[in-house]
Amino acid sequence: MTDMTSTADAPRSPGRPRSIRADEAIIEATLDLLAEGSTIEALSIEAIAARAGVGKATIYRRWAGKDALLLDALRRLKGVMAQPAGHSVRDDLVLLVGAIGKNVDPRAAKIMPCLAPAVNRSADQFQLYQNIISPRRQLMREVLRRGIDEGVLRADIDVEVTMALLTGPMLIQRVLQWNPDLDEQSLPDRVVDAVLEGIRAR
Amino acid sequence: MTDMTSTADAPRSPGRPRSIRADEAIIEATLDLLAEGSTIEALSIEAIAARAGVGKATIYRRWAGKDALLLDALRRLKGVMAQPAGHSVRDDLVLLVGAIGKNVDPRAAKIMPCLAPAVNRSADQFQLYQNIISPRRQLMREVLRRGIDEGVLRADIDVEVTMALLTGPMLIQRVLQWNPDLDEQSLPDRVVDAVLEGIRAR
DNA sequence: GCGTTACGAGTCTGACCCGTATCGTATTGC
DNA sequence: GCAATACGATACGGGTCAGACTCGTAACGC
Repeated sequence: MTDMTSTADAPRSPGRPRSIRADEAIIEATLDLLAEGSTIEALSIEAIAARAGVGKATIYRRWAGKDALLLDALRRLKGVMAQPAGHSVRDDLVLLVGAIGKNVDPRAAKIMPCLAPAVNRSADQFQLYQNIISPRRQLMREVLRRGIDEGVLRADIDVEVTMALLTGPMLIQRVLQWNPDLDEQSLPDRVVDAVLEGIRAR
Repeated sequence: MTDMTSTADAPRSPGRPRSIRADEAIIEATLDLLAEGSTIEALSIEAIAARAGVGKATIYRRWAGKDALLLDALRRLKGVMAQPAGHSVRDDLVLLVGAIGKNVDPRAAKIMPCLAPAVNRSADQFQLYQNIISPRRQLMREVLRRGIDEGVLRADIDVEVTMALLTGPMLIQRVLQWNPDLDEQSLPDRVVDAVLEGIRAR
């Protein structure tokens, strides 16, 4: 990956140290512009510099280019994962499903759709994407395993497919607005219950 | 919407008629470039013209701009819908789920992720997107209703959520490669069966 | 104070692109 | 043959941007 802002790993500095405020302002400006509707490639270093109140050189001094900057900015965005309480398997699943595409940072929801093209075109960005979501998948996997151990879920279920079943509907709704008539707020509950019960007559 | 190629609706032509081959070449070049990895906004009229072996004026004579051209090109892409056989509800669902994101045109799979950002930023493109997928949703809805009528599916299921349950996993896998370890080929069967059975112990 | 490095702001070159216009040529109806 | 419209190619002015560079200034260790 690219080097982070060298502010951190500087052992000693002969001259003026780099401004932490500039680092922050650049990252924030990047995320703001993305959240306001700019697409990734419409985003220009010049616009970021102007928004951050920073010279272009200050950006190039820290990052090799737009891609490296974006990588760091998106890393900042991912926020913390939801933590299941561990009481009820159903409630934990509802919590995890509800957290999909809903980061601590409200800008995340606006930015996520922009990443879809990038994920399929750059191996780096695909890796970044997987690094973000794979721990979340793991979290859901553990809840499902717990459910099996506790006997709440059947032992013969396909755990990996079940995770896709829980995640997919929420993701396509939040990212793609797949079905405009589907109420997003109640969706986690409804998805979890539907997956739990199945639809076959019995 | 924008006017289609005026080749069709010309009642009589005083001069030389427009070349149908040029129409075709322009559309094909557009889809090719998108499928090769160009994002929507990185796509330039100049590149399309060069690829199509056509002058820029020939494009501007037909479309007002990139957006209008894209609208027509994507309309061409959507292809025909899968047609369920009507024998077994399960098999019909597997067919419909397997058809998600898998158009007749092999370029479709590459192009689809590019549309995610556009869908959320332009009302026009959102409408185009909905125009393409809503008849497919309707098709799935009818299969589910048929299953209820036939008594294969329970009468109290949430049809809209069930559609999201069937579509979501396939879509995030095909468009986002959500879980690299998930086998895409067997996914339709596994998703449909998981949705049919549910996961709760009983 | 001095060397060093960072700062914001700005300049400059070279791409690339848009959308229009203008070439000479080709294809139609009359 | 002739007007009309199309064609591919190319040139144009206007615009944005990347990156490297230059200012005068500011913040650090020594």
